[in-house]
Amino acid sequence: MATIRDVARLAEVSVSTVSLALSNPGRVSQKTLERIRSAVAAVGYVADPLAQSLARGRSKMIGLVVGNVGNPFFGDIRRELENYALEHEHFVLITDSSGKREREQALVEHLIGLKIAGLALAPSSFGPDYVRFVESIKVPMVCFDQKVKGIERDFVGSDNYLAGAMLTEHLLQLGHRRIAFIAGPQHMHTASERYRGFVETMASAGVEVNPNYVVDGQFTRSAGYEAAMRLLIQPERPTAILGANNAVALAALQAMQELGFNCPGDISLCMIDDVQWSNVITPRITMVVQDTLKLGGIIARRLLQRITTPGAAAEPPQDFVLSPKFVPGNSCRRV
Amino acid sequence: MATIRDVARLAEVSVSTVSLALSNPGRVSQKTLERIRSAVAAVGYVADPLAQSLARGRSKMIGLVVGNVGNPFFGDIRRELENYALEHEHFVLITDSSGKREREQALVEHLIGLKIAGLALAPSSFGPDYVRFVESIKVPMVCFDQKVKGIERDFVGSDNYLAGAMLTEHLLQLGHRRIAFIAGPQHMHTASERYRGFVETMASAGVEVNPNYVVDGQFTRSAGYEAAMRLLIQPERPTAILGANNAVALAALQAMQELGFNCPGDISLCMIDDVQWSNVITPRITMVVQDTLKLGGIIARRLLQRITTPGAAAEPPQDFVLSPKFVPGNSCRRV
DNA sequence: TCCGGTTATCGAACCGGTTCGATTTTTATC
DNA sequence: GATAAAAATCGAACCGGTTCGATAACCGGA
Repeated sequence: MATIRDVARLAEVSVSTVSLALSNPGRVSQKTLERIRSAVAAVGYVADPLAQSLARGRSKMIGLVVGNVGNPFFGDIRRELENYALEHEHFVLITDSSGKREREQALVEHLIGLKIAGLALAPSSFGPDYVRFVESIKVPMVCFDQKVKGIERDFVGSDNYLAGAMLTEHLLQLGHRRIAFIAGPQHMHTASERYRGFVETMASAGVEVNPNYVVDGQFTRSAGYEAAMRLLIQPERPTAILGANNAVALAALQAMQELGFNCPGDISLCMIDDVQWSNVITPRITMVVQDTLKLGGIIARRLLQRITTPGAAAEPPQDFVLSPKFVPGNSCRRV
Repeated sequence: MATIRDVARLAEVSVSTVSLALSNPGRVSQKTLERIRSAVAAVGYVADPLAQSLARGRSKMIGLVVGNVGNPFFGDIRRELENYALEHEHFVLITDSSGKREREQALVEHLIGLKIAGLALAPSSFGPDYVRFVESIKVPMVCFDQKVKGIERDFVGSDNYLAGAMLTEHLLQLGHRRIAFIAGPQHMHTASERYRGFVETMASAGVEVNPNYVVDGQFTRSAGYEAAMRLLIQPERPTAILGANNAVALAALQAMQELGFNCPGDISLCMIDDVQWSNVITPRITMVVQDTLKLGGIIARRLLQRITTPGAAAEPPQDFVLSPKFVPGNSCRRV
């Protein structure tokens, strides 16, 4: 592999001139620039990114830390970020924390050791320790999905209150009163906001929430399954179930199928967030989805702005909150 | 951030001794080792991975290049590789080529520039140029999923012939004769092997394959949808459809639903490879699945072996082929 | 006590770039 | 043609480690 010294030797200039010419042509005379350029071509020189990062103290890489790369929600965001970064000569390193705080922190520290230019983080935890950790990150960064109280950073996400409220309103409009809610972990902002959307919409419609109809599904498939079962074995069953995310809602569908309930005949179901292949799932689930492409675009643009625009790094953090979209299915019937 | 010189100063030894002590304790006397260790702790020294990689000419990172990180098939492999790598103090960088050859090559070259210790690659292409490219990679590597003719590297994958044959045999046993096959791109080894499994099993059962029943679904959802439609509008419809992968099969299910066909009442359906949430899809699709966890484990072990065991890098390439597993559903009926 | 052979430590060169102050060359002005 | 200012180029130090040949300290045996 050719080094910058090979280029310098061939072009008969000093190493520093080559470096200057490559990073800042225009500060070099026309003819030396040409000599250097042809020398670069002749030896097939490509700068070593490692050496560059070491010397500059920062690389051209962007870290993306998510809880589950398999989640299509993150997939769209990844794609947008990658494409946008590539246009700006940056390279995205994807890492997966599996939703574990320890792993996440290790990954972030590793990425910082790699002197990444920026970080897109989907927070996986909360609390003072966690906030302290995130606040200690000095690299340009954008948080997304999960808004964490106390973290003063750019945030990009959806209006989760609205998401919960929209589906609740939809069910109320269809005449449902016995509406159950499979909640997520309440310490998570997305979960508590969705729940708040449910509760407040019920309240303003003057419908009481039966405490037995609110169960904790932890946003996971297994907990959601158990929670759904608890709902389905009650003597006075709900007429509709609102899943706070895709995993708990589909787990509820599974539970319903296994117990022989018909959806929407016996029980209506709706959920927040899409899944792949939702259009071949019977019934088509009524849902509220996030505009992941747009979210990804905002994350990408904001992060690159902080990285590349001088002075932008000092700008105060900003929240970008998008409205989710209602996608009707045929899993909710009028009662 | 503390550097190795800070440690050396505090421990009153030379920089080289510190480096030696850290990478090879045992070659350093007990008392200096202790002095160095406490100095490390005192200043909170952590070696800069970038500088280390530059000096050593190789890093502790492993590159994983796949066509679609959202595919659960890759998800399991990623997880296994990550866990295993972590145990061996390596760090996995995930990248997504979106199945594009150009992108894949750029990613690989970038990773090599980062001086990765090893590479796990799911090839996205084929042909002489591509083989030349892959063969030019000098980093320890393991290919998986797609076996490419001409590439002399370790390969880990499933017996795709068997996968196709198993499902074909299943349909034959149920009495089907008019069996349709939605194929993948025939230049891909997985696709052609699955097809071969279908054709040869049909032949040895003495059942003729109707050419109109073999359509090209490109392994994609959109092409699979079109292909399925072509099957469904024929006057003499097949009684069963075998999808060469999950995308084309589910696209076929969608097409059937949209045209009002009942599965398995009107047409039976089965597929190769699972998807997330397949258990809430009605009907439960009969399928043959790969043991992704095991595949991931083999990939991880083999790659780490080549990386860490001296001499292992020179071992001749080896193929690891696992048998897929039959998972019965209720999407195939007896005729 | 002297010698040969280990074992421990050190210094210097190196990995491949960047950066900045100093020096040289060019250009403009008088 | 001399001179100041501007532009181009260079040299050396640096980023933070590793590596290897050389030197120094230590050991047991003659």
